[in-house]
Amino acid sequence: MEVVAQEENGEHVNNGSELVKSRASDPLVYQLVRVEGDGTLVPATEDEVMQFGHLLDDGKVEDLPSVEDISKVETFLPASVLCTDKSNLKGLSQSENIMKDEQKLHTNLEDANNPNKPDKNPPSQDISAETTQNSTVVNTAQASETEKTDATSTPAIDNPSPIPDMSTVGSKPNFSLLTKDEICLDGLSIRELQEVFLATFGRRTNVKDKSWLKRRIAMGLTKSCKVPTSNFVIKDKQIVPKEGGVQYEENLQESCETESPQEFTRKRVRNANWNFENTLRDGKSRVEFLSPEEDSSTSKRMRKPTKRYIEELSSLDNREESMRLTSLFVRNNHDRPVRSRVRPNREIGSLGAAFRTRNDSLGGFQVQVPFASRARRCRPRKNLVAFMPHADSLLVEDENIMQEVETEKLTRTMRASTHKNRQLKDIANKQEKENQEETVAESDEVPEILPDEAQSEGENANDSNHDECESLPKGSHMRRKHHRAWTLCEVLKLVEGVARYGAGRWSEIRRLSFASYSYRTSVDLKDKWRNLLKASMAQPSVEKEGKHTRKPASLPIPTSILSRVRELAELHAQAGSESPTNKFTQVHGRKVVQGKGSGFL
DNA sequence: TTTAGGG
DNA sequence: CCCTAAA
Repeated sequence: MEVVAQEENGEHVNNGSELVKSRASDPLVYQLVRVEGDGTLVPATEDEVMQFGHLLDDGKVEDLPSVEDISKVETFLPASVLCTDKSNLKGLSQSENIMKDEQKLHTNLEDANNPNKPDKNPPSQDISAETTQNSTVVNTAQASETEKTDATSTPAIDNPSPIPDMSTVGSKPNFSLLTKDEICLDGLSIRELQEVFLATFGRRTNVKDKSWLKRRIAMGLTKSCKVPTSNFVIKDKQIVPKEGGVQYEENLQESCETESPQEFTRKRVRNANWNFENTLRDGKSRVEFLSPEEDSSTSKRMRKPTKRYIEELSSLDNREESMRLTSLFVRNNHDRPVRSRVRPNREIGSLGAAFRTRNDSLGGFQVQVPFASRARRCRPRKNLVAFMPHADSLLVEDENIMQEVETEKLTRTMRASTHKNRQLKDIANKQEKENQEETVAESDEVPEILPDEAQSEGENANDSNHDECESLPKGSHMRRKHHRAWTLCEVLKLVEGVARYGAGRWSEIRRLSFASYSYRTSVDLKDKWRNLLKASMAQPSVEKEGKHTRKPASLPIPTSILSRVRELAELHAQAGSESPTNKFTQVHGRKVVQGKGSGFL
């Protein structure tokens, strides 16, 4: 199951000039449609809505380079349009968005069934009135275009087909219009321009905007994006300036991807409409009736964002978050916000509030958005949780893992000063312990004393899965390995391994004796052995005192094991001191150990 | 990569 | 457990 919008989204957010448009139209997609396995589309759940809404937000919010484009757009669109658009994304709750989108869906459905006024699209006006916040841009733009359209109505009005495809309506193309040597669009009326348009694209349009029509026609005829608005003739598929010289539209001068306001709004409308069509499971696109498909044929199709683009976005995102969150750390003020950048949820979560928000900037406004929504909600969980016995406890972190991976490069850069990083991590660990106390407790970890169960648990645990889970955060160096208390069984295995292969041959022990405990690394074994050693040496004194002021966190290791640890240690020390440099002796000593060990237990 | 050792 | 140096 995949939300259909994701890929489309990429196309929208990519170009700065599309920014506002995507804001207006994307919520429609993302909040409404999800592709099922069989290809059908179903309304997205709120979770998905939130998920993608914030993906969108990320793209938009952090899409700094597009600011100039936005401002460019603002020069064309009424300020109110942009304002409502901005408020759209930050102001509404998701459910509100859904509701209103559904409303629009319905109204558009009606509209689709009533193709008499395709461009008029009255529902959109209604909606733009009643949903002043959501997707107002689309509707407003649409409405403004409609006004022009209505001034001179088109034949399409009488088409009863539920698919208001203008191309099927009206007269046949008059190709003679295009056979002239020199085509001058300037003197033509709207209707004539529409005729030319029909001849050019084989499809009727009811757009009444002369300059738009001229430009589109010119673009179609010349196969070029660089088309002036007026004062030109088309000669031999070339733009030839008329006397006054060519006046290129500002937007077109820079890039073909930058569109005129008309086209801009038009595309937006098309996108919105496309969404509707898909939501309706209408295989046949009705896009055309609002959007000349030449948009895609003559002008560049919006690129999907490159992988790097996405990464940069997420990096930016994370960096911004870190900046905000750094203040939450007492000691971090002058440190680099390594930790907080990657694990915002955790940090905030440990502060104890139930529902958190973070400040976000949207179009220059500071807004508060639910914090959790920025984390991925579904995808990582799907893959990881199923295999993880401690999935619940790891959930929060797993959601961040992807982000961590994405920003691993950045992280490494920041790890330049490891000491500081260490400090940060210590802080983090302390905070994490708070959480882990709960999670470990409710995890299905068998504490200490049930070797059999622990054994089976360990063996059931699939190695690769554990590795997968544990290795991800490892890469980012941000997350501690999930703490797993050593079970008695593990300790026994370790002791036995040391007895068999010798202390220090941790990798071997791990490979041969801990095959079923994949989460124990050789370093873990070494550390545990060290701890066992310590315990075995310290135990006598503790027992002598017999005064246990505190209840031990874990069940005590049976003294028999400890004493054996001690013995093994002595043997190892002997073997080591006998000839530390002689490997053969070591091997020999190991064999001795083995013999002794086997007789012991 | 593995081991040893400090934190 | 983490991290690093050294091998």
